[in-house]
Amino acid sequence: MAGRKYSKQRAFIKQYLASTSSHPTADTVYDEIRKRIPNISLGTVYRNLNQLTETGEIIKLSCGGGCDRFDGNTSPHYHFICTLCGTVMDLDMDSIDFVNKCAAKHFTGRIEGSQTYFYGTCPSCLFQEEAELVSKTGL
Amino acid sequence: MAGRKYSKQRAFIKQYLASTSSHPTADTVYDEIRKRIPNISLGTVYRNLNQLTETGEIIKLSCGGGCDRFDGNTSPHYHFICTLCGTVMDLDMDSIDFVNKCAAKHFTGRIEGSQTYFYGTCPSCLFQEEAELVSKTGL
DNA sequence: CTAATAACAGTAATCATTACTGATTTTAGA
DNA sequence: TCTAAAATCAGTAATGATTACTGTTATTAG
Repeated sequence: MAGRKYSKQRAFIKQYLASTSSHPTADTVYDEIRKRIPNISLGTVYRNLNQLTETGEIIKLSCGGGCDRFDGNTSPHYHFICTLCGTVMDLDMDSIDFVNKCAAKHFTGRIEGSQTYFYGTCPSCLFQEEAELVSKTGL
Repeated sequence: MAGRKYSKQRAFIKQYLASTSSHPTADTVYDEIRKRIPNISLGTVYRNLNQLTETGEIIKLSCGGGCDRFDGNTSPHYHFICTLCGTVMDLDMDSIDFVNKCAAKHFTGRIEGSQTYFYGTCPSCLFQEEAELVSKTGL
């Protein structure tokens, strides 16, 4: 009845997002899916990414920096964005849902949720930074 | 020496952002400034918004929804976005900076900051919602 | 099996933003 | 104050991400 046709294309996109933790952009998803479905269209990728987002099967990340990213991990978790290389990583941390209560305290509207992005230097860039420091100081 | 020339255009843009709490988009800033400087170019608005952001004189908000918004209030505060009408509002709430420590706990990179956006229904839309409910239930 | 319809590939259009150009302002220093 | 170097400008073209359109194909309820 609820006529939602599940195409091969949508299945592949969902499966790919479930298999990676790299938070790819629409363009990266496109490149990746083309390895399996060479003649898939970029429009199809966008349409399915948006539809999967609407149904809650995947998550869209609008963390600034030009284009959106997508995440197949729908369980509540937080994201870190490296300001040097742009990598998006999952963070292993406890829920900070209670910040919604802080926000609601003096607010006459209704707080339904929040999105927090953390910024800084990722482990890999941090390592590189330290290596360069060592080579400069000569130690 | 530090040759940063402060043009009339930049001054007006900064002043306008300081005078409003409406978190306008680049396009809205453009429309507003044109009332004072009719032949200003949209490119000039973007260039100055970006430069003012770089120097920390204003803040750029990337809260999803297509285009960025700008805020002349540089003191630390939080933002709420109404999922119905899209309005962006300032929230009167205490700092939740300590969430950065939560994030850093099991992370081997360096957390330098975070950005939190709150979502829900704004006071105005909430009021409208309630009014409609009343007219439907007949009370 | 088959008709209704959701989804498709391909392409054109849109929207926000950035880059380029030659002309104009601003400002540091004579 | 005058001047020249450099930042900025207006106007316009280009870019990049995303969405909309079109005629065709694939999926699924009955």
